[in-house]
Amino acid sequence: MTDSVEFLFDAVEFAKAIADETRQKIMAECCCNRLTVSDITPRIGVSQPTVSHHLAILREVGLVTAEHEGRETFYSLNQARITLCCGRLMAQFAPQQEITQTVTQKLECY
Amino acid sequence: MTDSVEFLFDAVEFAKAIADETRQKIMAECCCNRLTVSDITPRIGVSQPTVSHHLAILREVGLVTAEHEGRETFYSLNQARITLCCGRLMAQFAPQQEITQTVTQKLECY
DNA sequence: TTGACAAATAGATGCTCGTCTATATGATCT
DNA sequence: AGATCATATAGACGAGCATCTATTTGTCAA
Repeated sequence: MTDSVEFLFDAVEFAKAIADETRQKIMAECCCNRLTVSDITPRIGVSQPTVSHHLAILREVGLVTAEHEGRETFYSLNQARITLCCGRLMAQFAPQQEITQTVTQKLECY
Repeated sequence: MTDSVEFLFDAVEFAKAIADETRQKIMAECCCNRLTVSDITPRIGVSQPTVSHHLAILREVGLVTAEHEGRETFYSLNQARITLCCGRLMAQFAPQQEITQTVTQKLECY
């Protein structure tokens, strides 16, 4: 039940989306968590509009999902999408690599 | 014989390095190829200094290797490094995903 | 319905970065 | 040594972007 089908994969688009420290902090917070903008803002150290702005960017490329509930919106990291993008990236730029040993572990959330 | 040990992994640094269309074009050209700046320049459609500039960025994060031979320098994509970075990225942001099915194939170079 | 809260949007600002031309550095050949 | 070729560096310029404050839109409670 991944919604990754809605999004085409573009390696440049994906890389740009994650190529920002603030966005990666937000991604880390939303990993295995379901958080509102108000939850995220104090943890990141930027203003509320800035958090909204970054969440919009992440949402546009499918890296986070948004669920509206009343006046709150819960954001979560789309791990399936990340796995897919990283897999494509490897297939594109590391076609001769044996990668099984690198990524076989299934880690638990910290 | 990967030189990935020389480089620490920083997810933001890695993402920024590949977050540019020109750099990804260069990476694609250097994938399974050993090319000079002069080889790459006409294929990419930017000036020679621009190619040198982007190769320097890719070299700094270990994504390409440079081998000097006389007055030429041959660049190659470091596939092992890419595999490692993508694996770390997944471990960091997709810890709950089973990823074996996504990346088990070993593709041949096109 | 009014007030309070949550999130998004608008607009401005400053910095980063990709690109170029011009030049420097380094190597090979005659 | 001088000429030529390959690459790197310097400096300038313009576009994109991350951030902020101010405001708007939308939702709930009293």
